[in-house]
Amino acid sequence: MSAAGVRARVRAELTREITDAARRQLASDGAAALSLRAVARELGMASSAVYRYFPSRDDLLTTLIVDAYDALGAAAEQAEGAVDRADLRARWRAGCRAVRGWALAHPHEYALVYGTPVPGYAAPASTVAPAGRVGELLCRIVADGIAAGSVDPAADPGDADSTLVPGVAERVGLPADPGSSIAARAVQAWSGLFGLVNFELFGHTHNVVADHARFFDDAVDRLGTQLGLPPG
Amino acid sequence: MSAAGVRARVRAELTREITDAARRQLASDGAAALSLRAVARELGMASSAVYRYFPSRDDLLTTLIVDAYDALGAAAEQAEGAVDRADLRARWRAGCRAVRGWALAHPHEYALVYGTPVPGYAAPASTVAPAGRVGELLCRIVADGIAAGSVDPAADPGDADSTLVPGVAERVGLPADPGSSIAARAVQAWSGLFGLVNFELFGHTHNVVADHARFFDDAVDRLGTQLGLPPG
DNA sequence: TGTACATCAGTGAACGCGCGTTCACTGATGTAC
DNA sequence: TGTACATCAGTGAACGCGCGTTCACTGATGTAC
Repeated sequence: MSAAGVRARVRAELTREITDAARRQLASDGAAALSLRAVARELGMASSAVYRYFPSRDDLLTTLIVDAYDALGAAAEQAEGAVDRADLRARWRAGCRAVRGWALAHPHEYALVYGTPVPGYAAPASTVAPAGRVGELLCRIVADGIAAGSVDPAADPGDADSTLVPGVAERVGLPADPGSSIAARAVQAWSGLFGLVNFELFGHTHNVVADHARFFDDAVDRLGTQLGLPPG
Repeated sequence: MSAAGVRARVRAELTREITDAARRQLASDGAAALSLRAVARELGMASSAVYRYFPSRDDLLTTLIVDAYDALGAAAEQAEGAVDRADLRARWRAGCRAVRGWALAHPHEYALVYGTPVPGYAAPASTVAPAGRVGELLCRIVADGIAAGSVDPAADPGDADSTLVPGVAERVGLPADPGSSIAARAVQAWSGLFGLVNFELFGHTHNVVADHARFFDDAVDRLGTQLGLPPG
Protein backbone atom coordinates (compact mmCIF):
# COMPACT_ATOMS: atom_id res chain seq x y z
CA MET A 1 0.00 0.00 0.00
CA SER A 2 1.28 3.41 -0.94
CA ALA A 3 2.25 5.91 1.66
CA ALA A 4 -0.64 8.12 0.62
CA GLY A 5 -2.93 5.15 1.07
CA VAL A 6 -1.68 4.65 4.61
CA ARG A 7 -2.27 8.27 5.44
CA ALA A 8 -5.79 8.11 4.04
CA ARG A 9 -6.51 4.98 6.04
CA VAL A 10 -5.24 6.44 9.26
CA ARG A 11 -7.32 9.47 8.58
CA ALA A 12 -10.43 7.38 7.97
CA GLU A 13 -9.83 5.44 11.15
CA LEU A 14 -9.49 8.52 13.29
CA THR A 15 -12.58 9.99 11.67
CA ARG A 16 -14.43 6.89 12.73
CA GLU A 17 -13.00 7.08 16.23
CA ILE A 18 -14.32 10.62 16.50
CA THR A 19 -17.82 9.69 15.38
CA ASP A 20 -17.76 6.67 17.69
CA ALA A 21 -16.86 8.84 20.66
CA ALA A 22 -19.54 11.32 19.63
CA ARG A 23 -22.07 8.54 19.37
CA ARG A 24 -21.16 7.27 22.82
CA GLN A 25 -21.57 10.76 24.17
CA LEU A 26 -24.89 11.14 22.40
CA ALA A 27 -26.04 7.79 23.75
CA SER A 28 -25.19 8.62 27.34
CA ASP A 29 -26.11 12.28 27.61
CA GLY A 30 -28.26 13.20 24.64
CA ALA A 31 -27.77 15.48 21.69
CA ALA A 32 -27.95 18.71 23.65
CA ALA A 33 -24.91 17.74 25.72
CA LEU A 34 -22.83 16.74 22.71
CA SER A 35 -19.83 19.01 22.21
CA LEU A 36 -16.71 18.94 20.13
CA ARG A 37 -14.62 19.66 23.18
CA ALA A 38 -15.98 16.70 25.11
CA VAL A 39 -15.36 14.42 22.15
CA ALA A 40 -11.78 15.66 21.88
CA ARG A 41 -11.34 15.17 25.60
CA GLU A 42 -12.50 11.58 25.43
CA LEU A 43 -10.03 10.93 22.64
CA GLY A 44 -7.24 12.66 24.51
CA MET A 45 -6.60 15.19 21.80
CA ALA A 46 -6.74 18.96 21.58
CA SER A 47 -10.19 20.27 20.75
CA SER A 48 -8.75 22.13 17.79
CA ALA A 49 -7.54 18.87 16.28
CA VAL A 50 -11.10 17.74 15.66
CA TYR A 51 -11.37 20.52 13.11
CA ARG A 52 -8.97 18.61 10.87
CA TYR A 53 -11.75 16.04 10.51
CA PHE A 54 -15.02 17.94 10.83
CA PRO A 55 -15.28 21.56 9.76
CA SER A 56 -17.89 22.30 12.44
CA ARG A 57 -20.10 20.83 15.10
CA ASP A 58 -22.99 20.72 12.67
CA ASP A 59 -21.08 18.45 10.31
CA LEU A 60 -20.42 16.03 13.12
CA LEU A 61 -24.11 16.18 13.96
CA THR A 62 -25.06 15.45 10.38
CA THR A 63 -22.90 12.33 10.45
CA LEU A 64 -24.60 11.15 13.62
CA ILE A 65 -28.04 11.83 12.19
CA VAL A 66 -27.32 9.92 9.01
CA ASP A 67 -25.84 7.08 11.07
CA ALA A 68 -28.90 6.94 13.31
CA TYR A 69 -31.29 6.79 10.38
CA ASP A 70 -29.16 4.12 8.77
CA ALA A 71 -28.85 2.04 11.92
CA LEU A 72 -32.59 2.15 12.52
CA GLY A 73 -33.31 1.41 8.86
CA ALA A 74 -30.85 -1.48 8.83
CA ALA A 75 -32.32 -2.96 12.02
CA ALA A 76 -35.82 -2.84 10.54
CA GLU A 77 -34.71 -4.21 7.19
CA GLN A 78 -32.76 -7.00 8.75
CA ALA A 79 -35.61 -8.10 11.01
CA GLU A 80 -38.13 -7.87 8.22
CA GLY A 81 -35.84 -9.65 5.82
CA ALA A 82 -35.49 -12.65 8.11
CA VAL A 83 -39.17 -13.52 7.72
CA ASP A 84 -40.90 -15.65 5.06
CA ARG A 85 -41.53 -13.29 2.13
CA ALA A 86 -45.05 -14.57 1.67
CA ASP A 87 -46.11 -13.87 5.25
CA LEU A 88 -46.93 -10.20 4.95
CA ARG A 89 -48.31 -9.94 8.44
CA ALA A 90 -45.17 -11.40 9.98
CA ARG A 91 -43.02 -9.08 7.90
CA TRP A 92 -45.06 -6.11 9.10
CA ARG A 93 -44.78 -7.13 12.70
CA ALA A 94 -41.06 -7.81 12.43
CA GLY A 95 -40.33 -4.44 10.87
CA CYS A 96 -42.39 -2.50 13.41
CA ARG A 97 -41.03 -4.40 16.39
CA ALA A 98 -37.50 -3.82 15.20
CA VAL A 99 -38.17 -0.08 15.10
CA ARG A 100 -39.41 -0.12 18.67
CA GLY A 101 -36.60 -2.36 19.80
CA TRP A 102 -33.94 -0.17 18.27
CA ALA A 103 -35.54 2.95 19.73
CA LEU A 104 -35.63 1.48 23.22
CA ALA A 105 -32.02 0.38 22.89
CA HIS A 106 -30.85 3.74 21.53
CA PRO A 107 -33.21 6.31 23.01
CA HIS A 108 -30.99 9.33 22.50
CA GLU A 109 -30.11 8.44 18.93
CA TYR A 110 -33.79 7.91 18.30
CA ALA A 111 -34.64 11.25 19.86
CA LEU A 112 -31.99 12.91 17.72
CA VAL A 113 -33.86 12.02 14.56
CA TYR A 114 -37.48 11.67 15.66
CA GLY A 115 -37.65 14.17 18.49
CA THR A 116 -37.44 17.94 18.43
CA PRO A 117 -35.26 19.13 15.57
CA VAL A 118 -31.93 20.47 16.82
CA PRO A 119 -32.33 24.27 17.01
CA GLY A 120 -30.38 26.13 14.38
CA TYR A 121 -29.55 22.96 12.52
CA ALA A 122 -30.75 22.61 8.95
CA ALA A 123 -30.76 19.04 7.71
CA PRO A 124 -28.72 18.79 4.52
CA ALA A 125 -29.75 16.71 1.52
CA SER A 126 -27.59 13.79 2.61
CA THR A 127 -30.05 12.96 5.38
CA VAL A 128 -33.07 12.58 3.09
CA ALA A 129 -32.43 9.11 1.74
CA PRO A 130 -31.53 7.45 5.07
CA ALA A 131 -34.57 9.09 6.68
CA GLY A 132 -36.86 7.30 4.27
CA ARG A 133 -35.66 3.75 4.79
CA VAL A 134 -38.22 2.62 7.36
CA GLY A 135 -41.13 4.19 5.54
CA GLU A 136 -40.08 2.63 2.29
CA LEU A 137 -39.66 -0.74 3.93
CA LEU A 138 -43.22 -0.62 5.22
CA CYS A 139 -44.53 0.43 1.84
CA ARG A 140 -42.70 -2.42 0.18
CA ILE A 141 -44.61 -4.90 2.32
CA VAL A 142 -47.90 -3.37 1.21
CA ALA A 143 -46.73 -3.27 -2.40
CA ASP A 144 -45.76 -6.94 -2.25
CA GLY A 145 -49.20 -7.71 -0.89
CA ILE A 146 -50.83 -5.90 -3.77
CA ALA A 147 -48.62 -7.69 -6.26
CA ALA A 148 -49.52 -11.04 -4.68
CA GLY A 149 -53.20 -10.17 -4.71
CA SER A 150 -53.59 -10.48 -0.96
CA VAL A 151 -53.93 -6.75 -0.37
CA ASP A 152 -56.71 -4.87 -2.09
CA PRO A 153 -55.56 -1.37 -2.92
CA ALA A 154 -59.11 -0.35 -3.74
CA ALA A 155 -60.41 -1.02 -0.24
CA ASP A 156 -61.21 2.17 1.63
CA PRO A 157 -61.41 4.35 -1.47
CA GLY A 158 -61.29 8.13 -1.51
CA ASP A 159 -58.88 10.57 -3.05
CA ALA A 160 -56.48 10.70 -0.12
CA ASP A 161 -53.51 9.79 -2.30
CA SER A 162 -53.91 13.08 -4.09
CA THR A 163 -52.73 14.83 -0.94
CA LEU A 164 -49.29 13.28 -1.40
CA VAL A 165 -46.37 14.61 -3.38
CA PRO A 166 -46.82 13.46 -6.97
CA GLY A 167 -44.77 10.42 -7.81
CA VAL A 168 -44.16 9.38 -4.23
CA ALA A 169 -46.47 6.36 -4.43
CA GLU A 170 -44.76 4.97 -7.52
CA ARG A 171 -41.37 5.52 -5.95
CA VAL A 172 -42.21 3.01 -3.24
CA GLY A 173 -43.96 0.59 -5.54
CA LEU A 174 -47.53 1.51 -4.68
CA PRO A 175 -50.18 2.11 -7.33
CA ALA A 176 -50.93 5.70 -8.16
CA ASP A 177 -54.57 5.53 -9.10
CA PRO A 178 -56.90 8.47 -8.74
CA GLY A 179 -59.43 7.60 -6.11
CA SER A 180 -57.03 5.50 -4.11
CA SER A 181 -55.97 5.96 -0.53
CA ILE A 182 -53.53 3.09 -0.14
CA ALA A 183 -50.42 5.26 -0.24
CA ALA A 184 -51.88 7.83 2.14
CA ARG A 185 -52.90 5.07 4.50
CA ALA A 186 -49.40 3.66 4.37
CA VAL A 187 -47.99 7.07 5.27
CA GLN A 188 -50.47 7.29 8.11
CA ALA A 189 -49.51 3.86 9.40
CA TRP A 190 -45.88 4.91 9.21
CA SER A 191 -46.58 8.03 11.28
CA GLY A 192 -48.78 5.97 13.59
CA LEU A 193 -45.90 3.58 14.23
CA PHE A 194 -43.62 6.42 15.23
CA GLY A 195 -46.41 7.99 17.23
CA LEU A 196 -46.54 4.85 19.32
CA VAL A 197 -42.80 4.74 19.81
CA ASN A 198 -42.65 8.46 20.58
CA PHE A 199 -45.38 8.22 23.18
CA GLU A 200 -43.73 5.31 24.90
CA LEU A 201 -40.21 6.69 24.79
CA PHE A 202 -41.12 10.22 25.76
CA GLY A 203 -43.29 9.09 28.64
CA HIS A 204 -46.74 10.12 27.46
CA THR A 205 -48.24 6.71 28.13
CA HIS A 206 -46.48 6.37 31.45
CA ASN A 207 -49.65 6.41 33.54
CA VAL A 208 -51.79 4.92 30.81
CA VAL A 209 -50.18 1.82 29.39
CA ALA A 210 -48.93 -0.90 31.70
CA ASP A 211 -47.62 -3.58 29.35
CA HIS A 212 -45.95 -1.54 26.64
CA ALA A 213 -44.69 -4.46 24.60
CA ARG A 214 -48.08 -6.09 24.31
CA PHE A 215 -49.86 -2.81 23.77
CA PHE A 216 -47.46 -2.06 20.96
CA ASP A 217 -47.90 -5.44 19.32
CA ASP A 218 -51.68 -5.12 19.41
CA ALA A 219 -51.54 -1.61 18.01
CA VAL A 220 -49.18 -2.62 15.23
CA ASP A 221 -51.49 -5.42 14.25
CA ARG A 222 -54.32 -2.94 14.01
CA LEU A 223 -52.21 -0.71 11.78
CA GLY A 224 -51.54 -3.68 9.54
CA THR A 225 -55.19 -4.59 9.40
CA GLN A 226 -56.12 -1.07 8.44
CA LEU A 227 -53.75 -1.38 5.49
CA GLY A 228 -55.51 -4.58 4.44
CA LEU A 229 -52.74 -7.02 5.30
CA PRO A 230 -54.18 -10.51 5.70
CA PRO A 231 -54.32 -11.73 9.32
CA GLY A 232 -51.37 -13.81 10.48
CA MET B 1 -57.39 46.49 49.43
CA SER B 2 -54.86 45.86 52.19
CA ALA B 3 -51.24 46.73 51.76
CA ALA B 4 -50.35 43.06 51.89
CA GLY B 5 -52.90 42.45 49.19
CA VAL B 6 -51.27 45.04 47.00
CA ARG B 7 -47.89 43.50 47.48
CA ALA B 8 -49.24 40.07 46.62
CA ARG B 9 -50.90 41.42 43.50
CA VAL B 10 -47.79 43.18 42.30
CA ARG B 11 -45.88 40.02 42.92
CA ALA B 12 -48.38 37.95 40.94
CA GLU B 13 -48.23 40.41 38.09
CA LEU B 14 -44.46 40.36 37.85
CA THR B 15 -44.53 36.58 38.03
CA ARG B 16 -46.81 36.60 35.04
CA GLU B 17 -44.60 39.08 33.22
CA ILE B 18 -41.67 36.75 33.72
CA THR B 19 -43.52 33.72 32.39
CA ASP B 20 -44.81 35.80 29.48
CA ALA B 21 -41.32 36.89 28.56
CA ALA B 22 -40.13 33.32 28.91
CA ARG B 23 -42.94 32.13 26.69
CA ARG B 24 -42.07 34.71 24.05
CA GLN B 25 -38.48 33.58 24.17
CA LEU B 26 -39.56 29.96 23.94
CA ALA B 27 -41.81 30.77 21.01
CA SER B 28 -39.14 32.57 19.05
CA ASP B 29 -36.03 30.51 19.80
CA GLY B 30 -37.13 27.22 21.29
CA ALA B 31 -36.67 25.62 24.66
CA ALA B 32 -32.95 25.01 24.31
CA ALA B 33 -32.27 28.74 23.98
CA LEU B 34 -34.41 29.70 26.94
CA SER B 35 -32.36 31.16 29.77
CA LEU B 36 -33.10 33.01 32.98
CA ARG B 37 -30.60 35.67 32.03
CA ALA B 38 -32.25 36.38 28.71
CA VAL B 39 -35.64 36.62 30.39
CA ALA B 40 -34.25 39.05 32.96
CA ARG B 41 -32.63 41.04 30.18
CA GLU B 42 -35.90 41.35 28.28
CA LEU B 43 -37.59 42.60 31.45
CA GLY B 44 -34.75 45.02 32.18
CA MET B 45 -33.97 43.57 35.55
CA ALA B 46 -30.95 41.93 37.12
CA SER B 47 -30.76 38.21 36.45
CA SER B 48 -30.57 37.57 40.17
CA ALA B 49 -33.94 39.24 40.66
CA VAL B 50 -35.70 36.44 38.83
CA TYR B 51 -34.75 34.16 41.69
CA ARG B 52 -37.20 36.04 43.90
CA TYR B 53 -39.93 34.53 41.71
CA PHE B 54 -38.60 31.20 40.51
CA PRO B 55 -36.16 29.19 42.60
CA SER B 56 -34.48 27.76 39.51
CA ARG B 57 -34.62 27.48 35.76
CA ASP B 58 -36.37 24.15 36.04
CA ASP B 59 -39.26 25.70 37.93
CA LEU B 60 -39.72 28.25 35.20
CA LEU B 61 -39.64 25.43 32.70
CA THR B 62 -42.27 23.53 34.63
CA THR B 63 -44.57 26.54 34.49
CA LEU B 64 -44.12 26.78 30.74
CA ILE B 65 -44.77 23.08 30.30
CA VAL B 66 -47.94 23.18 32.35
CA ASP B 67 -49.06 26.29 30.45
CA ALA B 68 -48.41 24.64 27.11
CA TYR B 69 -50.39 21.54 28.03
CA ASP B 70 -53.19 23.71 29.32
CA ALA B 71 -53.26 25.99 26.29
CA LEU B 72 -53.35 23.03 23.94
CA GLY B 73 -55.98 21.29 26.04
CA ALA B 74 -58.10 24.41 26.23
CA ALA B 75 -57.88 24.96 22.48
CA ALA B 76 -59.02 21.42 21.81
CA GLU B 77 -61.78 21.55 24.40
CA GLN B 78 -63.06 24.86 23.16
CA ALA B 79 -63.19 23.73 19.51
CA GLU B 80 -64.79 20.44 20.41
CA GLY B 81 -67.25 22.11 22.74
CA ALA B 82 -68.51 24.40 20.01
CA VAL B 83 -69.94 21.50 18.07
CA ASP B 84 -73.34 19.80 18.34
CA ARG B 85 -72.98 17.24 21.14
CA ALA B 86 -74.77 14.59 19.16
CA ASP B 87 -72.46 14.81 16.16
CA LEU B 88 -69.62 12.63 17.38
CA ARG B 89 -67.77 12.73 14.11
CA ALA B 90 -67.78 16.53 14.04
CA ARG B 91 -66.60 16.66 17.64
CA TRP B 92 -63.77 14.28 16.82
CA ARG B 93 -62.71 16.32 13.82
CA ALA B 94 -62.94 19.59 15.70
CA GLY B 95 -60.81 18.35 18.58
CA CYS B 96 -58.14 16.87 16.34
CA ARG B 97 -57.99 19.86 14.05
CA ALA B 98 -57.65 22.17 17.02
CA VAL B 99 -54.64 20.17 18.20
CA ARG B 100 -52.98 20.51 14.83
CA GLY B 101 -53.90 24.17 14.56
CA TRP B 102 -52.48 24.99 17.96
CA ALA B 103 -49.31 23.03 17.24
CA LEU B 104 -48.74 24.87 13.95
CA ALA B 105 -49.36 28.21 15.67
CA HIS B 106 -47.07 27.38 18.61
CA PRO B 107 -44.45 25.02 17.26
CA HIS B 108 -41.87 25.54 19.98
CA GLU B 109 -44.36 25.23 22.80
CA TYR B 110 -45.65 22.09 21.15
CA ALA B 111 -42.13 20.73 20.82
CA LEU B 112 -41.49 21.51 24.47
CA VAL B 113 -44.14 19.04 25.54
CA TYR B 114 -44.35 16.55 22.67
CA GLY B 115 -40.78 16.58 21.42
CA THR B 116 -37.63 15.33 23.03
CA PRO B 117 -37.83 15.59 26.81
CA VAL B 118 -35.60 18.37 28.13
CA PRO B 119 -32.37 16.68 29.24
CA GLY B 120 -31.93 16.58 32.99
CA TYR B 121 -35.45 17.75 33.59
CA ALA B 122 -37.77 15.48 35.54
CA ALA B 123 -41.44 16.35 35.08
CA PRO B 124 -43.03 16.93 38.48
CA ALA B 125 -46.48 15.67 39.39
CA SER B 126 -48.08 19.01 38.58
CA THR B 127 -47.67 18.32 34.86
CA VAL B 128 -49.57 15.05 34.89
CA ALA B 129 -53.13 16.36 34.89
CA PRO B 130 -52.65 19.03 32.19
CA ALA B 131 -50.84 16.48 30.03
CA GLY B 132 -53.92 14.31 29.97
CA ARG B 133 -56.45 16.84 28.81
CA VAL B 134 -56.41 16.11 25.09
CA GLY B 135 -56.43 12.36 25.54
CA GLU B 136 -59.30 12.57 27.97
CA LEU B 137 -61.24 14.81 25.63
CA LEU B 138 -60.91 12.28 22.84
CA CYS B 139 -61.98 9.47 25.13
CA ARG B 140 -65.00 11.44 26.24
CA ILE B 141 -66.23 11.59 22.66
CA VAL B 142 -65.97 7.83 22.37
CA ALA B 143 -67.62 7.36 25.76
CA ASP B 144 -70.49 9.61 24.73
CA GLY B 145 -70.89 7.52 21.60
CA ILE B 146 -71.09 4.36 23.63
CA ALA B 147 -73.62 5.91 25.98
CA ALA B 148 -75.73 7.04 23.02
CA GLY B 149 -75.52 3.60 21.45
CA SER B 150 -73.85 4.86 18.28
CA VAL B 151 -70.45 3.39 19.10
CA ASP B 152 -70.13 -0.33 19.68
CA PRO B 153 -67.47 -1.00 22.28
CA ALA B 154 -67.52 -4.69 21.45
CA ALA B 155 -66.45 -4.17 17.85
CA ASP B 156 -62.87 -5.30 17.25
CA PRO B 157 -62.68 -7.51 20.34
CA GLY B 158 -59.52 -8.82 21.92
CA ASP B 159 -57.93 -8.31 25.28
CA ALA B 160 -55.97 -5.20 24.36
CA ASP B 161 -57.49 -3.20 27.21
CA SER B 162 -55.70 -5.47 29.65
CA THR B 163 -52.43 -3.90 28.54
CA LEU B 164 -53.52 -0.61 30.10
CA VAL B 165 -53.03 0.59 33.63
CA PRO B 166 -55.95 -0.77 35.67
CA GLY B 167 -58.68 1.79 36.21
CA VAL B 168 -57.58 4.07 33.40
CA ALA B 169 -60.55 3.19 31.18
CA GLU B 170 -63.10 3.94 33.88
CA ARG B 171 -61.35 7.19 34.67
CA VAL B 172 -62.15 8.49 31.20
CA GLY B 173 -65.63 7.03 31.08
CA LEU B 174 -64.88 4.01 28.93
CA PRO B 175 -66.13 0.52 29.79
CA ALA B 176 -63.65 -1.79 31.44
CA ASP B 177 -64.76 -5.15 30.16
CA PRO B 178 -62.41 -8.07 29.81
CA GLY B 179 -62.09 -8.86 26.14
CA SER B 180 -62.51 -5.26 25.08
CA SER B 181 -60.12 -3.16 23.09
CA ILE B 182 -61.99 0.12 22.96
CA ALA B 183 -59.81 1.91 25.50
CA ALA B 184 -56.60 0.62 23.94
CA ARG B 185 -57.82 1.71 20.55
CA ALA B 186 -58.60 5.15 21.93
CA VAL B 187 -55.06 5.40 23.31
CA GLN B 188 -53.73 4.33 19.94
CA ALA B 189 -55.82 6.94 18.14
CA TRP B 190 -54.54 9.52 20.58
CA SER B 191 -50.94 8.57 19.86
CA GLY B 192 -51.76 8.39 16.15
CA LEU B 193 -53.04 11.95 16.24
CA PHE B 194 -49.83 13.19 17.77
CA GLY B 195 -47.83 11.02 15.41
CA LEU B 196 -49.41 12.91 12.53
CA VAL B 197 -48.73 16.29 14.08
CA ASN B 198 -45.18 15.32 15.01
CA PHE B 199 -44.37 14.11 11.52
CA GLU B 200 -45.72 17.26 9.95
CA LEU B 201 -44.14 19.67 12.41
CA PHE B 202 -40.77 17.95 12.58
CA GLY B 203 -40.52 17.67 8.82
CA HIS B 204 -40.71 13.93 8.29
CA THR B 205 -43.43 14.20 5.68
CA HIS B 206 -41.75 17.10 3.95
CA ASN B 207 -41.06 15.24 0.73
CA VAL B 208 -44.02 12.93 1.08
CA VAL B 209 -47.17 14.90 1.80
CA ALA B 210 -48.09 17.88 -0.34
CA ASP B 211 -51.40 19.04 1.09
CA HIS B 212 -50.86 18.65 4.81
CA ALA B 213 -54.23 20.01 5.89
CA ARG B 214 -56.20 17.65 3.70
CA PHE B 215 -53.96 14.72 4.43
CA PHE B 216 -54.49 15.36 8.12
CA ASP B 217 -58.26 15.63 7.81
CA ASP B 218 -58.43 12.37 5.91
CA ALA B 219 -56.20 10.62 8.40
CA VAL B 220 -58.18 11.92 11.35
CA ASP B 221 -61.37 10.61 9.81
CA ARG B 222 -59.77 7.22 9.47
CA LEU B 223 -58.78 7.30 13.13
CA GLY B 224 -62.37 8.11 14.04
CA THR B 225 -63.69 5.33 11.88
CA GLN B 226 -61.36 2.83 13.49
CA LEU B 227 -62.84 3.81 16.83
CA GLY B 228 -66.30 3.13 15.47
CA LEU B 229 -67.54 6.71 15.31
CA PRO B 230 -70.46 6.95 12.90
CA PRO B 231 -69.62 8.69 9.62
CA GLY B 232 -70.39 12.39 9.49
C1' DT C 1 19.62 6.83 -2.69
C1' DG C 2 19.75 11.59 -1.00
C1' DT C 3 18.20 15.96 -0.48
C1' DA C 4 15.00 20.12 -0.62
C1' DC C 5 10.61 21.23 -0.34
C1' DA C 6 5.54 20.82 0.43
C1' DT C 7 1.83 18.92 2.80
C1' DC C 8 -0.38 17.46 6.67
C1' DA C 9 -1.79 16.31 11.74
C1' DG C 10 -1.82 17.86 16.00
C1' DT C 11 -0.79 21.47 19.78
C1' DG C 12 -1.80 24.92 23.14
C1' DA C 13 -3.13 29.36 23.97
C1' DA C 14 -6.45 32.61 23.26
C1' DC C 15 -10.97 35.16 22.01
C1' DG C 16 -15.43 36.13 23.14
C1' DC C 17 -19.45 34.43 24.62
C1' DG C 18 -23.33 32.97 27.67
C1' DC C 19 -24.98 30.36 31.29
C1' DG C 20 -27.06 29.20 36.43
C1' DT C 21 -26.51 30.46 40.80
C1' DT C 22 -24.84 32.84 45.14
C1' DC C 23 -24.15 36.65 48.16
C1' DA C 24 -23.79 40.81 50.73
C1' DC C 25 -25.94 45.01 50.01
C1' DT C 26 -29.45 48.95 49.77
C1' DG C 27 -33.86 51.03 49.88
C1' DA C 28 -38.53 50.69 50.01
C1' DT C 29 -42.67 48.86 51.92
C1' DG C 30 -45.40 46.87 55.55
C1' DT C 31 -46.34 45.76 60.71
C1' DA C 32 -46.70 46.13 65.78
C1' DC C 33 -46.98 48.84 69.53
C1' DT D 1 -50.47 59.21 64.47
C1' DG D 2 -45.59 58.20 65.16
C1' DT D 3 -41.83 55.42 65.70
C1' DA D 4 -38.86 51.12 65.75
C1' DC D 5 -38.37 47.11 63.68
C1' DA D 6 -38.98 43.28 60.26
C1' DT D 7 -39.79 41.83 55.77
C1' DC D 8 -39.25 42.02 51.10
C1' DA D 9 -37.72 43.26 46.09
C1' DG D 10 -34.16 44.29 43.49
C1' DT D 11 -29.00 45.24 42.59
C1' DG D 12 -24.46 44.38 40.87
C1' DA D 13 -20.48 41.92 41.29
C1' DA D 14 -18.58 37.60 41.36
C1' DC D 15 -17.72 32.35 40.90
C1' DG D 16 -16.93 28.67 38.08
C1' DC D 17 -18.12 26.55 34.19
C1' DG D 18 -18.23 25.06 29.27
C1' DC D 19 -18.73 26.09 24.65
C1' DG D 20 -17.28 26.80 19.22
C1' DT D 21 -13.85 28.48 16.71
C1' DT D 22 -9.33 30.68 15.24
C1' DC D 23 -4.44 30.98 14.80
C1' DA D 24 0.46 30.72 14.67
C1' DC D 25 3.32 27.02 15.69
C1' DT D 26 6.03 22.50 15.55
C1' DG D 27 7.24 18.05 13.95
C1' DA D 28 6.41 14.34 11.22
C1' DT D 29 5.32 12.31 6.88
C1' DG D 30 5.19 12.25 1.93
C1' DT D 31 6.86 13.92 -2.89
C1' DA D 32 9.82 15.49 -6.74
C1' DC D 33 14.02 15.72 -8.65
